[in-house]
Amino acid sequence: MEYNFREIEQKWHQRWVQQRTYHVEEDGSKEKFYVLNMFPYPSGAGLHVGHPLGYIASDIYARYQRLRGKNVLNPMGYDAYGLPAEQYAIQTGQHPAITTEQNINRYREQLDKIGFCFDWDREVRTCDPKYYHWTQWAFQKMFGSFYCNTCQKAQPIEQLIEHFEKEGTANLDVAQSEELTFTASDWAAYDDVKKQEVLMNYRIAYLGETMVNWCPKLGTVLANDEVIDGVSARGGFPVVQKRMKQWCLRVSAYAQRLLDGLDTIDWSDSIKETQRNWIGRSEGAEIEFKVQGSEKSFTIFTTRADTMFGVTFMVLAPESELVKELTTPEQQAAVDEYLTYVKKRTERDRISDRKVTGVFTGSYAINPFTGDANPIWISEYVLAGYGTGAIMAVPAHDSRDYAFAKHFNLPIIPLIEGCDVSEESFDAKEGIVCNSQGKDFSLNGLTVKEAIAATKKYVKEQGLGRVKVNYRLRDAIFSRQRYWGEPFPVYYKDGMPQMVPEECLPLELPEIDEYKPTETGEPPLGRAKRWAWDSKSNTVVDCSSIDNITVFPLELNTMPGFAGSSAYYLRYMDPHNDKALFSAEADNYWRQVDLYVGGSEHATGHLIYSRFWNKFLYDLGVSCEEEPFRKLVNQGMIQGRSNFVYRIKDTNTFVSIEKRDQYDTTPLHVDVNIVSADILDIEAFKAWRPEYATAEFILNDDGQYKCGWAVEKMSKSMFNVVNPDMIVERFGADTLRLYEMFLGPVEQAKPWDTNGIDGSHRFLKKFWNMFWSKEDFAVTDEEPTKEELKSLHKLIKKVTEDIEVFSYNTSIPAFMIATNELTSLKCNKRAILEPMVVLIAPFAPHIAEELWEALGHDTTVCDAQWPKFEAKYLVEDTVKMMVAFNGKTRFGIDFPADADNATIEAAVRSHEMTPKYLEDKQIVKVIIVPKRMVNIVMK
RNA sequence: GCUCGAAUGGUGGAAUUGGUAGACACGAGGGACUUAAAAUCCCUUAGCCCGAAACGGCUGUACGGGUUCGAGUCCCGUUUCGAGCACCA
Repeated sequence: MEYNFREIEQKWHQRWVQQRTYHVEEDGSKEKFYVLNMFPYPSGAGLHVGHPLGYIASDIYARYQRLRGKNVLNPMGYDAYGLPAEQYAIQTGQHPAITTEQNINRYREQLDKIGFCFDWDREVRTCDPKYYHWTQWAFQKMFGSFYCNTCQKAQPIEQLIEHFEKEGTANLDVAQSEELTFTASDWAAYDDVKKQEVLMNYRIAYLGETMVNWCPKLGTVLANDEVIDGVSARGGFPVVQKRMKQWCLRVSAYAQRLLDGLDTIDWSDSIKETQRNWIGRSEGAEIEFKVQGSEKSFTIFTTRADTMFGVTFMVLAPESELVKELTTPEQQAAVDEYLTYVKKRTERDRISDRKVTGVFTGSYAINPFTGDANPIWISEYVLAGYGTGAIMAVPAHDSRDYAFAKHFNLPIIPLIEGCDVSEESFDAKEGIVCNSQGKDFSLNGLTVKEAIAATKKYVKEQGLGRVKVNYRLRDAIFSRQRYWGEPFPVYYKDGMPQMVPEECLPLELPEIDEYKPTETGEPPLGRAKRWAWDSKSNTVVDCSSIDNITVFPLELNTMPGFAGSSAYYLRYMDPHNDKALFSAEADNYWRQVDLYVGGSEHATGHLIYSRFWNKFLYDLGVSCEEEPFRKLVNQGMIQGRSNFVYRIKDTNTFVSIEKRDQYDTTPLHVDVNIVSADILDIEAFKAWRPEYATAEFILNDDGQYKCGWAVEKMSKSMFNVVNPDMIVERFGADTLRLYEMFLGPVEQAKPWDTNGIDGSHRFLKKFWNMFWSKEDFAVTDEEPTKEELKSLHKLIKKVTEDIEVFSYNTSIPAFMIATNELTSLKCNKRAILEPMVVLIAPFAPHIAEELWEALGHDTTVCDAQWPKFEAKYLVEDTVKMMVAFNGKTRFGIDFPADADNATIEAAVRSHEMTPKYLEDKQIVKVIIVPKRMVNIVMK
C-alpha cells in the first residue's frame, strides 16, 4: 500500500477529535508537565510557515512527555485584543469582535491541519468577558495593594492606612511615586479626597500624572517597550512626550525581584541579558549639594563617587522642579528661552541630533568634599526621570560631561594618574586615583574601585548622602485611548477613581456606533451611550442619568495589550472557573509553565509584565510559584526566500537570470508559489497579473526560465509568503512538521526554502515502506538480530537525548540513518519497528497512528510507552583506537572493547606499523583517551 | 559607546562538549530502469597532490598568536555580522 498522507491525516484528525485524545484533567497519580506556546494574535493574514515552528517544537515535546507517562497540559488560545481589528473597524464600521472571530476561525482551521495535541477544551480568548473578568479582578487587587520594601512584598492598602493612622510616614519604607512626609495627626486631618490622593502615591495600580509616550497618529499613549527609536513599534508613527493622567502599574517596585528571579529560571543568556539591560540596575550614591548663599540644597545621583574631586559644574534636567528655584533673576530670560526650545523637541529629535545645548541658572553649588562653588547649568542631556534629575558633572571622566564642558568652556580636572583628557574623556573605571586630596579625606593612590567604596563610606559617615540603587525600569503605563481592549472596572466620584464592586465583575465592554475618538478628543468609549455606574443598584446605566448622588461616569480608557496576556497561562489551569482566576487545587497541581516557547521580541514586554503580574499574585497568595515560566525557548524567525524575475527596461520581456547581464533589467518580486526550485511556471506567471498576460521570455539554454532569489522578511509585499496549508496539501502535515524541525536549530533564524522538503517527504515514504511491501502489511514476529537491535537502540538513545535538549534537527537525521540501515538489512520485524513507531510519533503523529493501528493496537499511539535503550546493544565488540607516539605517528588498531592497558601496550608493540626504534625506548605511560586514542609517551 | 552572541563546503547545517571535521538533507554531476517522462535506486561531491591501487600525502572550521600528545571546540588579540541597551550619570 502506498503512503497516502491525505487519507491518513484526515482520518486521525477526526478520530482524535471524536475520542478527545488530547483532553487533559488534573490527575494526582501522574506527574504533570505544562507546555505552553505564546498565544497568537489572530491577524487577518492567517498563518505562514514561520508561525507553526514553535508550535511544532513544543508539540513534539508535549507528545514526548506524554509518552514518558506524564500528564501533559498543552493548551492554546488567542490574544484577541489588538490594533489591526480596531483600525479595520474605524475604516469599515465592522465590529472588531466580528473581525476577530473570523480571524480566529481561520487560524483554528489552519492549526488543525498540522496535527497539534492541543487541549482545545481549555481555549481562552482575552476578549471574552469570562476571561477578562480576571484581568479586571487582578487590576483591582493591584489598586488595593502597596509594595512594602522591608518585607519585599505587596501588601493590602489597609495596612498602609493603619500605619498612617499610627505614625504618619515615619518609619515607612515602601515603593512610592514621590516621597511624602506627614504625621499621624496630619493624616487624621485630611479629608476623604486628600486621603485618596495620598494613597494613590503608593498603590500598585495607580492613577499618575506622568510624562507619557503620546502617539498623535494612533491617538493613544504607548508603553516604553512599544516605542522604538522614537516612533511607535506598530505603524512607525512619531511619538512625543506629554504630561497626562494615566493608569500605571508600579512595576518598578519589583525591579530587584525581577532581576534576582532571572537566576532561578532556565532561559537563554541573551534574553536574560536583555531583561537585565531593561531593568538597568546601577549601584551608586546620592550626595547632597548645598546652594551657595542660600538655605537650599539638592541631591544628585552618581555611580562614580570616586570622582567627587573632579566636579567642575552641576547640571539639572530641564523638567526638574529645581529649575524654578535655582534660576536667578538675571538668568531668568535665558532659562525661559531654553525651556521653550526643549519643549518643542520630540523624543525623536533628541535621538537623531545630539547637539550640546544648555543654559546657566546663575546659581552655584558647594562641593561638600572640597568646598568649591560649581556653576549650576540646565541641559536636556540630563533626564528628569532617572535618579534625581540632577547630576554632578565630571568632564574628565564622562564623555557627555566632557562634550558639555568643551562646548561651554568649563574646566576639566583629570583624576587618574597618567590619563590624557586633551581630546576625550577617560571613562573607564580603572587606574590609580590622583588629584583627590581634601581637607580630611584623600583618595590618592587608591584604585578606582577602592575609591568608590571609600567615598561611599565617607559620605555615609559624614551624613553627606546615602548609598542608593537606581533602576532604569519604569512603571508601566496601563491606559490606552482605544475601544478594543478590556474596560477598566472603575468609575469616578468627585474626580477620584472608585472600584466597581468585585462581585459585579466583569464589567463588559459597551457597544458604540463608531470606533474613533470623540470630537472632543475623548477615547472611543466616550461615544458609549450606556456607560455610567449606578452605585446604588450596582449596574451599568445610561450616561444621561449621571447625577452627583448615585450615578457616576465610568472610565473611558481601556487596558493595553499586555493586560490580557499577563496571566493567561494561569487561566489555562482552570479555564471555566467562574468563582476565581483558577482554583487552588488546579494551581497546586499545574503550578507553573515547565516549557514556554515563543519569540524573543517579547523580551522587554510580555515577558517582563507577566513575571511582574505573577509575582504580584504570588504575594497575594493566589499563585503558588513566584516565576511563571521555568524554561523558556525562543524560536527563531523564519525568513522568506523571495524570487525575482528580470524585466528588460521599458518592455514586457523577461530574461532568465543567466542572461540577465546582457540586458538592462529591473528585478521584480515574483510570487514564490508559482516558482519551483527557482524555475518559473511561465503559464502561471502570465495568469498571475493581467499586465503579464502578454509577457515574452528569453529563456535559458535549457529552455527554462530561472529566477533570482534573496532572503528577506516573510511578507505579503515581497510575495514570498509560504502558506502551511499549501505544504500540507502537497506533502502532508507530517512532512511539514519534520521539515520545519530539520531546517535548523529551533532557536535560530533561518530562511524558508521549500526546495528541500522532498527529502523529508521521501524519508516518510521509506519509513512507511519498512512496514508495507506492495499491498501487504509485511511485519513479522521474527527475532531481531544484534545488528538490527543496535540500529534501534542507537536511535532510541539519540532521539531521547535530543528531545530533552530541544535539538530536533539532529534527531531527524538519526531517523533517516536508522531507516536506511534497517531497510538495507531488509528488517521488517515487529520488535524493531514497533518501538520506532513510538519514537517517531511526536514528530509525525499521523503516520505513527496509522502504523500503530496496522500493528494491531486498539489504543492510540499517544498512550504507548516511550522505549528505553539498553546500553548492552550499543557496546561494540571491538573499539578502533588511534595510536600516537609522542603525538606524532598515528595508526588505528582494533582492540577488544574491554581491553586493559597491558593488553593495549602489548598490541601496540607487536603491531607491524610500530616504529622499530620504539623497542629500544621505554614507554613511560599509556594514556587512553575515551573511545578514540591511545597515546604513547616515551622517554 | 556599553553588554551579549555568532562566524564550518555551492546551500541549510552535523561533530559524542578537547579526540578521524564536513553526519544528514538540499543543490549539482554521472549512472541504472524506461519509447519518454514521473517515481525509484546506485555512485561522485572541501581543496590540492601522488598513484595501478590503497582504509596514501598535504592544506583546510573568519584572521593572527597561545595552551595541549591532540583545538571547530579552551585562552589572548584582530576583523566581520547579528541582537539588546543607549545622553541611565
